[in-house]
Amino acid sequence: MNDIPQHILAEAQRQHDILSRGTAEILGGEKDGKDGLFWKLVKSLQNETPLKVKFGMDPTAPDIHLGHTVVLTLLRRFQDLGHVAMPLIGDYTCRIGDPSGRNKTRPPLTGEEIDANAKTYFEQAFKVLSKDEKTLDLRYNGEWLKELSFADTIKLCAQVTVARIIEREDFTNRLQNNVPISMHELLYPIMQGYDSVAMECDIELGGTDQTFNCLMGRHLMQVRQMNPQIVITMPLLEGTDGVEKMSKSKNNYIGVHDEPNDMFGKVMSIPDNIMNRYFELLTDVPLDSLPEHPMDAKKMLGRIIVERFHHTDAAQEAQTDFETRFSQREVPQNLPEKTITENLSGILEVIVHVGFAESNSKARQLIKQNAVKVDGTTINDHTHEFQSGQTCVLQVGRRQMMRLTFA
RNA sequence: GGCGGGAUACCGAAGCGGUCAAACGGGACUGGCUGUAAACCAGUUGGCUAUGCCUUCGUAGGUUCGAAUCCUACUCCCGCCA
Repeated sequence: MNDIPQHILAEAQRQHDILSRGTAEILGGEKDGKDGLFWKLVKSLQNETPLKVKFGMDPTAPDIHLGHTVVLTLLRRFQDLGHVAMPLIGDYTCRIGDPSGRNKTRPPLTGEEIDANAKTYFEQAFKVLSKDEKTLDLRYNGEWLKELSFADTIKLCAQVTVARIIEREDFTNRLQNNVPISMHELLYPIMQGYDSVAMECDIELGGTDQTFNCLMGRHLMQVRQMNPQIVITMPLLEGTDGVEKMSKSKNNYIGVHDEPNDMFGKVMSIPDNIMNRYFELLTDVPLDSLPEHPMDAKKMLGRIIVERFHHTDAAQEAQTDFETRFSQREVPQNLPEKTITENLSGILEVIVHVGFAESNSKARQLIKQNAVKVDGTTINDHTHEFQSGQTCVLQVGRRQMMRLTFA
């Protein structure tokens, strides 16, 4: 450590501070009381060569949510410091079906599905990542995996022991619970590890659920006497319920596709106690500079997130909409408008027609529950009729509002 | 290949001949309260031209005055043994 110039150590430490924000674990390469990331940065500065940072993405589910963007956010931080982001599309691996579904074997996807998924995935991922060519090197693992012969594959397998593979928590559980594991699933971590060999990357990023797979890459690099990658894992983000991990099936997610108002509202609905985590993992705002009042902080968080996935104006509009709608309980500007040309006048049919309820029965229930208002007046009568030529604001609950004109 | 267990509404799970549109929990929705689409409290949660009527308990038949509940066949899941 003594023969390294002071300014390099200082710069490495500065970058390290930025990059280690919110990380779960930094694995491998620890030395002299400093972690592997620090030493990778020192090496990079000494050689004046940017670090190559791998992040594997599976185009199995095309729609990504904020949970997925946690790692992307870290990757972006690397880009902002001049390092090279190497997003890797597992086009080859997901043709095979991977085991990360915890207990179920995933069905393999067709070529077209993968291409379509990858495309939408990119559109969404690049709302976080920079497209600057100097800091981006996008790869597909079919590039090298399809070149492997069966003999190559066998040799590769010889470099990993069975004990090592099945120590992975997921496999252990499945063995214990008599859930079937197919041979090909055992190869999955090896393939993913081989990606790191082929890409010669310095660092691999992943969620904590990917720790095992990422470390396999490090192992295979070590076997080949390569300079092995270090692994940085990010925690899995809690969903809007504040308890479970964010996931589509739990319906506690904020999708990067969500409309501005929706996105802002969902952010406002997260419990206060996980707000700091959102700031830490999704933004670069220093945690000691947050507004004191939790509501102000949450609004700030909402703006930052809406801004990232939409634009600045949308963020402000979403906030204003939220404030009129929920804080002041008033009807906001910019309501969606609709003209009813069909021959409808009964309130039940109209509510169903505009999509505020699934059936007349549901609409009837909503009226009974005082959820329906016309021009701010609660409607208690389910036989209420609209007049033709009438224009009015129809509210169902606090979220669904529309300006209607009857032809 | 042999032997057992199971399939119930959005999900999990009771029910095992009538009082079942189907307990209970979760979720979702609505209302109250609130800085909040948080928490908490209360209500709703198959459909309809609605104090009644129609459809639903894996699929198709059958027994019965009457079936989610009994019988038969089929489909699919799961466990144990080989």
